[in-house]
Amino acid sequence: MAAQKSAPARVSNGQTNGMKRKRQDGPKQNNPLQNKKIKLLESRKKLPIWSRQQDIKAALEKNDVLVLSGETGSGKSTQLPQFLLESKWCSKCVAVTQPRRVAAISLARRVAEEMGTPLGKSSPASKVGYSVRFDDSTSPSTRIKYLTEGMLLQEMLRDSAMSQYSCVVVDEVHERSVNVDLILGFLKGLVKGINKKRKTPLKVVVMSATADVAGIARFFDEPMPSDKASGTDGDEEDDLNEAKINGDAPKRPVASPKPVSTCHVEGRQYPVKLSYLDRPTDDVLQTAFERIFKIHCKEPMPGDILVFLTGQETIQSLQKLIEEYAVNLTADYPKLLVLPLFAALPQHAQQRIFQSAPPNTRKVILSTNIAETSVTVPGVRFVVDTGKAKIKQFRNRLALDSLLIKPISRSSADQRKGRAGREAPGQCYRLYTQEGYNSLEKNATPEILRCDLSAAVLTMKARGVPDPLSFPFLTPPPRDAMEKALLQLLQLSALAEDGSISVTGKAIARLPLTPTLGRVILSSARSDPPCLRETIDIVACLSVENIFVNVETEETREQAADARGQLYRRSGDHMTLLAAVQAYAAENSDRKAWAERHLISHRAMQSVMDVRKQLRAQCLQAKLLPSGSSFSDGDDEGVSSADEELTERILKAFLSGFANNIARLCPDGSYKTFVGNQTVSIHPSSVLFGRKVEALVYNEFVYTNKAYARGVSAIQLKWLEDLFT
DNA sequence: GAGCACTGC
Repeated sequence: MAAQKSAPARVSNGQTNGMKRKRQDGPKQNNPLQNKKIKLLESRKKLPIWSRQQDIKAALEKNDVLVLSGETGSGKSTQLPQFLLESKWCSKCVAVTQPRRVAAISLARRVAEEMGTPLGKSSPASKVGYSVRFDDSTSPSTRIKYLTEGMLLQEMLRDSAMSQYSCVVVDEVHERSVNVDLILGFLKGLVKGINKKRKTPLKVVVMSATADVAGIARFFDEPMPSDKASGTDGDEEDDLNEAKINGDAPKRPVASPKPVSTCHVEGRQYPVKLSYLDRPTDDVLQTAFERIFKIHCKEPMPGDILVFLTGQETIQSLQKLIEEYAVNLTADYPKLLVLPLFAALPQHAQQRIFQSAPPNTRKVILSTNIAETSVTVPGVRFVVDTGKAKIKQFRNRLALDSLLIKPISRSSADQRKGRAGREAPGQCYRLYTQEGYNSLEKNATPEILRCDLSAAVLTMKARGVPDPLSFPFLTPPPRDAMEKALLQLLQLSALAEDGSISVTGKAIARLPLTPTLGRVILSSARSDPPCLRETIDIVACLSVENIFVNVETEETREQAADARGQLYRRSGDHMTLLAAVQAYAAENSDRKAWAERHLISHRAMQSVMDVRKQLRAQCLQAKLLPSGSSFSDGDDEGVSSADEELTERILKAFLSGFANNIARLCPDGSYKTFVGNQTVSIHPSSVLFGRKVEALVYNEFVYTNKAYARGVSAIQLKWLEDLFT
């Protein structure tokens, strides 16, 4: 397995192995696409899912919904969509959703090869395409379309009946992203006939590695929450397993058809030996350190070690420990190469995990959760699992995100273990006890129970769900969290007093932003005079990863301060980001070199420019600019940095979305939030760090070691009077 | 004095 360099994002989780049958369409023996297809067919036939082809087709002939569980290596993501194309009911397109962009792109590439068709928009004859943000590669002849969950939700804004699809395949459901939960709820409504616009039934396949198949099947089987009150449908959960397709033909009463089939496909994994600690450790880093050297000194080469840790800080301190000790290893042992892996690491450093180590060297990859799902590290035969991860949890009473170290779930632990058996039999060392494992939660808390629901609720409203409180959730969020989100949308004027979506709300829902940032965009267009262009630049920065690269040493810190000094603005982070975007955009010769000189992430800046372009196009389309005006590429140097009036206009636009994110300076020198009167500190990454100003607006309120405001600017209290009158 | 992982016509 190798790195996919195609996508603008991180690394790949590409599926390999896979192939397909089928006659050749043409007699051309020298067609390279056809030759490749024939070659790939042999490996496809060896996939565990291959032999289940007829079962799967039969299940969907009979029922509208199939829930399929299949572990790593079963071939489900590549093969199942191809199986469906041959079914009579499948006259239109098959959509396959993925949580990540790289996965959508690499799966589409693979399946196009297997089918012997060109990829996406490269040819009008292409049968396989993909659609991810900033990159739509489909053609009118596309029959299988891999797309991110977010893209499918966006498509549903225009066409809630999903009339271009015969089937929607929802993959990786066990990851339980918010988007997947929303998609499942909408699909349930469609399957239950809520949307009458469809002429033919929509087929739905839900695929998952580990998730509770019976639970998801039951979800589709149960009546809609709104039907429950009226009792229009019976509840016959107990009969569910009758519809299993790997046994006898499903018996089902004619009067109340069971719409759900289930199916399990084995994975293809090498065995992984497990070991636990006898007693819990109180110093997990020390224990990991010892384990790594035991493996290294005892186990034969080859075989790299993958260690799961919680964050950048622990990764770097363990790296230091290992490197210091490894110097003393005698020449009898292979060398050790320590490679950190976390999302904030620059791309070139991440790519090092894909390069083979020098001769007689063992790689030790120290990774966050990124290696659990998003990145497949090749060559790993040993996994060391600390059993912990950092989890973000939204506390809606305080409107505060906490990022805390928590025990992982059993399914996460099993996923981590599986990383040792991708290429050969392996071994997994859990740095906790067997009892510890047994006491873990079975599954991780779904994101929908841990996040700010305002975006999800707005999405529902914009797609015609009148009452989000009765939306069919796989796991319904607490009522007070839903109500808080409704209130927040009301404050943003995204909802009218009666709870219906407003014109403003509809406009916000179309923007690829959180509702608060969307509201800011609209306000900036309406301010007098408008400051939309500048606000887009700032919002684009706030919606991507940090553009300023982290500096670790005293030296680089000073270097960073020097390099970035000319970009810093006294008013705070918002205007500083604007200065950075404008300076970057005005740089016409070598933007990459400019970014490096200023210790700014070029990758992040490229995303900013993509988002900016997208937002500009959408604002033009939504006619947010006065008629006759437009954006042009040459207008980036326009803003004078000392323009206090402009600063005020921009920050007031931000206050319209962030009225709850204000803190004021107290006599004791601390900042307290307006809402909730919580003590909050300016995050050390802010240009306002260490400064005292009368009041602040902040982009994010995050609890890590203490409560921090991130993305901070100084405001005047008197601005608030204008704002709320 | 500090940054789990993703995503958006």
